[in-house]
Amino acid sequence: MPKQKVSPAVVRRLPRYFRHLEELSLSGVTRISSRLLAQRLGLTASQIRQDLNCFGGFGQQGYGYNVENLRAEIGEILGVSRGTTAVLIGVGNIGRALCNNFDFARAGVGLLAAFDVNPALVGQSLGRIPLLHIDTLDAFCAAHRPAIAVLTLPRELAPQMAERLSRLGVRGLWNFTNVDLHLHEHDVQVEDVHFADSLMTLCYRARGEEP
Amino acid sequence: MPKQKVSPAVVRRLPRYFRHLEELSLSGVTRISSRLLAQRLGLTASQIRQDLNCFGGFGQQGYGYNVENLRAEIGEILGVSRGTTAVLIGVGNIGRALCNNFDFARAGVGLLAAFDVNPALVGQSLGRIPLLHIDTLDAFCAAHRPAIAVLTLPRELAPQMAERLSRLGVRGLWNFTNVDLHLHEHDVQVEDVHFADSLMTLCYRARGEEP
DNA sequence: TAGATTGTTAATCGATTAACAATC
DNA sequence: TAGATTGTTAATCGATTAACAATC
Repeated sequence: MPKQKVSPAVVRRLPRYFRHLEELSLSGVTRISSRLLAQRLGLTASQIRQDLNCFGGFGQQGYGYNVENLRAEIGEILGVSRGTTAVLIGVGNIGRALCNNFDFARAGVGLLAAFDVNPALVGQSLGRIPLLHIDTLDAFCAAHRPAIAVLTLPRELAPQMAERLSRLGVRGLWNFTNVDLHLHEHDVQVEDVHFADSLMTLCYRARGEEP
Repeated sequence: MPKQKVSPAVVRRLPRYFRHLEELSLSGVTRISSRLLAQRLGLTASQIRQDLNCFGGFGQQGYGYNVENLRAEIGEILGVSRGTTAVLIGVGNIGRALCNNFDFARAGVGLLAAFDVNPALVGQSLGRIPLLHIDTLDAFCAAHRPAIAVLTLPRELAPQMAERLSRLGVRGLWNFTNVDLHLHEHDVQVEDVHFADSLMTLCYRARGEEP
């Protein structure tokens, strides 16, 4: 669908566009200009027009953009209604918290199952998500072909698990372990959620110029 | 301490440098060249030298960098041993999960207390972290002057709470609510952890060029 | 038509990479 | 000394901003 190569910087802004357009749509706004949208997001109007034109001319001169239409277009681009499937590996604290509390569906993702090594956990309830033993992962992936794997297992197990998942056909890894994964050989995308890194970055910036 | 203005891109890489140098140091490596470190992090040697020289010449020609020394320097820059203080606002699922499971100390942050509106929660145990009523927030901040606030409250309450915390002297907001905070007037840094945005970004990238 | 606002090209800015003299 | 590797300057690349003709 993209007219041209879409830069990483643009991709990272797409969910924010989507979110704000959802809000606008819900509050009954039917039309918006790049100038007003920019104001809302803290960007420039120029940048927004530039970004959107990676995918096509969604606006109309003299009018602006139709909010609901633009929301739907960006939703399409992000694939939120495409039903991307996922599995979760490692039902420790963070894994359990995600299963129970994070609304995967809102991001357009269906979490099919969670896996763990601990047989004691298996069968336990995690909201509506079945909890399976890790030994059944290969068969499960062969049958259901999940696109995404959520990595919430202990960090020392992450690299080999990433390898394994990649061989099982997973296309993206949502990485909550505090390691940098390098899947050079494989065509797998990695998205890191590094809490500690994020917090350290904030501390540095918040400290500012003071002694 | 920085010789020059440090770009956001560099700041974002600092925790990764720190983490890898910790690992190297633990595995007994005493010395490393920019070339080898680059290989490890998936960066270029040039970039690493460029980054480090924002802060000073930590290396030595013909030798490279002393791992333990460099680790300590970057730790100093990030302020990990500085004892940054924090409060957490909103003890829902994610707030509780952070209190119980996230190791703030590893990022050099001391979590002083958690706050909630629900009086039923107050007094409940959250690991070692006291759980206080939100009405006591102003007095607490006046007394302890936390540098950072962790925002894990419902999204609709986030903007006004951000304002309030800013007036109470907080310098950084670690924002887990799915709203974009704009504190234009205030000199407050915001670091967003937007799970849904992160996952959508991954889905887009993982989909690649396929239909 | 006149006013508004896009789509798009050109200019600027910032970040990364390459090159190399300095030096351990 | 010879080899290695930094610190730093210059060149390249990418992303943002500005400008404006096209057009609704």
